[in-house]
Amino acid sequence: MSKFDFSPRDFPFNNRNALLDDYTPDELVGRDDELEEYHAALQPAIDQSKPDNIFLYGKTGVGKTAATRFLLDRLERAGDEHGVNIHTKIINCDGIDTSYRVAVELINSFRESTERISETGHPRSKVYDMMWNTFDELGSIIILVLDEIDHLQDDSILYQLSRARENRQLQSARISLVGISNDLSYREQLSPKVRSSICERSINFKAYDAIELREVLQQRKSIAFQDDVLEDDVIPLCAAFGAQESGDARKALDLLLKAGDIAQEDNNDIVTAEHVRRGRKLLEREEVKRGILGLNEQEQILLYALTTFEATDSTPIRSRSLYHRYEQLADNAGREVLTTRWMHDHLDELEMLGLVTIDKLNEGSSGGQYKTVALSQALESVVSALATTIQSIGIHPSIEPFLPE
DNA sequence: TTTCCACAGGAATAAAGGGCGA
DNA sequence: TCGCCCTTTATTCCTGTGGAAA
Repeated sequence: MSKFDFSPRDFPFNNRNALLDDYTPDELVGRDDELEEYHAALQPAIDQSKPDNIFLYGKTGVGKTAATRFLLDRLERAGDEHGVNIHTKIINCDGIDTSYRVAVELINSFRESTERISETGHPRSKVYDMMWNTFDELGSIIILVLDEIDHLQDDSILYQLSRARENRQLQSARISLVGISNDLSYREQLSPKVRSSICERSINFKAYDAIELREVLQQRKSIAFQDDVLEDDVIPLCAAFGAQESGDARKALDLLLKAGDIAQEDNNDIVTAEHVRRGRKLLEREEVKRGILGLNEQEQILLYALTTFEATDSTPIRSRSLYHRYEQLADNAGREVLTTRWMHDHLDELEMLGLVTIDKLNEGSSGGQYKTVALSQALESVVSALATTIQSIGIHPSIEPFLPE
């Protein structure tokens, strides 16, 4: 048998899927208060009445989406049992971030594949009309969940959906909106008319503490792993790392999964704390790499310009100097040189991805206000992830010692 | 207290690309 | 085919910012 043939591996997992993002367990651990409040808010649906619009908020990985999937699944099943027609739809606004796109996505998600419409080309008013018709054809209680609602660039769709009955757009369907956000200040950014509609009920999901994270991990461990394959300190260690990441259960579960994967690749009988530590480093590196590979070429050149300063210990560097280096690199590579305005916007994006740190300084009348930028990830990791870009635009002398062998 | 500096960043606009329907 | 209506991305213009210096 060749080493490249595939055969099922029976260690250490029982059901690896139980640690993946889209898995919904039979019980949600450590979220009793939130579930109780959320359940009460959705209850009117089963009584054939429209639930209030709900706004869920809390940090990443605290169970907002999991709780939503968990309760909507039960609500739909209860609807089937009691003969109540309830439709639900979850849309992630990361990627579907305009009112227009959300409307198109809603239309297409409730239509047969042959009746779907294209993503561009229609007047907005026509898209809304199609959406109301689609909802009225369903003629029931429709619960629409907009996950990562803070990614929406405009709130037109929120206003339209929350006021659809009042504005006589809908005859038979009744819509409840559930907005989910990690951004605690998002509500304040909404226009007052939208805020009052969409935040009829707000539910705060608090961060998991280390004890709650242990319970979550224990529950998934019993499904995902075979008996007695985890060393005693694996779960506490994953929970401690998850608690450090502001109580993020997703991170803790990813770490447990990674530790299991490493043990499997190493053909070890037991998953150990060492596997967890190695997994953590790998996950961090993968996250940096994913972030960088998701950038376009211009952003990668900008980031590369910053690494050339980092390589000579010249950071934090003023944005003006960074722009000059970017200009030089892009020009040498025969690429279009974009403006400083573009750079400012995209530096913010790099900061959001955790790749750079930006500080604002002010030297008053002798120097004015300006930004300084520094790399916030290990230089070698960033250079390694930028390898293709570096190859295509040429190596700057300052980073040569940091190129991977 | 006022002025000054050097951007930072919001708003409006342009350009390019793509689908629809007459 | 062409005009319309969207999208995304970048540019231009211009006001705002806030600490140091006068």
